[in-house]
Amino acid sequence: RLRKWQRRIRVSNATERNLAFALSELDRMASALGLPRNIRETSAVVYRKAVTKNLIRGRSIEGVAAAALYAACRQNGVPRTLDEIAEVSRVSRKEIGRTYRFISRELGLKLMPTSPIDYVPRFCSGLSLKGEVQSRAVEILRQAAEKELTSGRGPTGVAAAAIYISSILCGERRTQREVANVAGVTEVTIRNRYKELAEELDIEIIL
Amino acid sequence: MSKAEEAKKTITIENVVASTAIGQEIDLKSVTLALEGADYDPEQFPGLVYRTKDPKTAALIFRSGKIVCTGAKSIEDVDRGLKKVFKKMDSVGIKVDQNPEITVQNIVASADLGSVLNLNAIAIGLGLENIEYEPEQFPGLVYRLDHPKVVVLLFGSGKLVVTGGKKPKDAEEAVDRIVKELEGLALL
DNA sequence: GCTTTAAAAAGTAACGT
DNA sequence: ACGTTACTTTCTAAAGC
Repeated sequence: RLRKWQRRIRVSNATERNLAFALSELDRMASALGLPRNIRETSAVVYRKAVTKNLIRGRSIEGVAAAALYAACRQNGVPRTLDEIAEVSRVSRKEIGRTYRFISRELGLKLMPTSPIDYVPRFCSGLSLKGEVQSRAVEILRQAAEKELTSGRGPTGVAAAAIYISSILCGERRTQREVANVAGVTEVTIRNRYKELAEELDIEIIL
Repeated sequence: MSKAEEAKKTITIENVVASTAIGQEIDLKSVTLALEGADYDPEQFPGLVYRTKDPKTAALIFRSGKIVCTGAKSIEDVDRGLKKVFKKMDSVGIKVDQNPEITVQNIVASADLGSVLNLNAIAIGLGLENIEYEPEQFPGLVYRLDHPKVVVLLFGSGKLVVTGGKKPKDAEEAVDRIVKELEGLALL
C-alpha cells in the first residue's frame, strides 16, 4: 500500500520534473529565436499533448521539444526552418524533422506544407525591405503557386527568389548573396528559382 | 488506352533485395582473405560485403551463413548473382547448397504518370492524415498504401517510386491505384 | 535506435575549376 | 557559372551493440 503511494509520488515527481525541463527548454529555444509568447504557449500545448499520448517513449525530451516548437511556429503561420530550430537545439536537424513527422501524425496536426509566402515578412524585414517589396513578392508567389512552380521545391528557396525579383522590380535591389544569407539557401538555388519564376511568369528582369 | 495502362508500361524495377541461407556457419575472416574484393570490418558491420559485376549486385554474407543480395535489376538477376556468390564460396572451400531457398524481401520500382503533378493539391485530396509532404526536407510526397502494402513517392514531374513490395505485381497494383485515385480527384 | 548494401525520384549543397 | 559528388526520403534483410 505504502509502496504504491511512494511509487505514484515518484512517478509524479519524475513526470513533473521532465515537464518542467521540457518547458524550460522550449522557453530557452524560443528566447534564442526571439519568438513571441503565443508561440511559446502553442509549443507547450503541443508538448503536453505529446506527453499525454505517451509519444516521448524512446525519444529525447529535447527532440520532442524542438519538434513541438517547429510545429508551433508552423501552426501560427510564422515558420522557422529546421535549420533554425536545430541551431538553438541540442538535437540534429534530422532528428527534429523525424520527430516532427511522428508527433504531427500521432497528434493529427494536419498541417499544410509550409508556404513560401509565410517566409516573406521575416526575410524582407531581415533585408530592410519595405511593404511594397513584400506585397509584390507575395503576388509573385501567388502566381507561382497557380502555375505549379512550387511542387517539390524548398519553400525558403522559392520565397528568396520571389523577394530577389521583387526587390529589383521595386528599385530596391538586394544581391543574391544578401537574400541567400537571410533565407538560409545558396545563391545557386536563388538563381535556379528566380530564372524559372521570371520565365514562367513573364517577368523581365533588367539588371 | 487508359492512363493506368500507359503508366504501368513505364514501370522499371530498379532494385531487388533478397535473402537466403547456406546451411552452414562461415568463418568470415578466412573468407575475406580468400576472396579478392571482399570488404569485412566487423567493428563497423557484422557482414562481409562481396560484389559481383555481372549482374551488378552486392552480397552481404554473415557468420550464420545467411546472405542478403541487393542491387539486382530483376528477380532473375538475384538468382544469377547469388549463383556466382555460391560458386565463389565453393572455390574457396566452403560447401554450399547450390539451391537454397531465396526470398525476395523488397522491390524498388520507378514509373512515370505522364504529366506534372500538383503535390499540394494531392496532399489535400488524398488526405493530410495519410500523407507526408515536407518539401523543405524532401521534394517527394510520401504515400503509404495498405493494399498492396507499399510506399509510393510522388514527384512534381509526374514520376514516382514504389518500394516495399515483394513481387513485381505489387508495383503494378500500386500504380494502378494511384492513377485511379488521382483521376477520381481530377488531379491527373 | 544504430551500423551496411542497393536503387530510383528531384532538390539542394559543397566542392573544384 | 559550370561539373561532379553527395546528401535528403522510402524499403528490406542480415548480427550485434
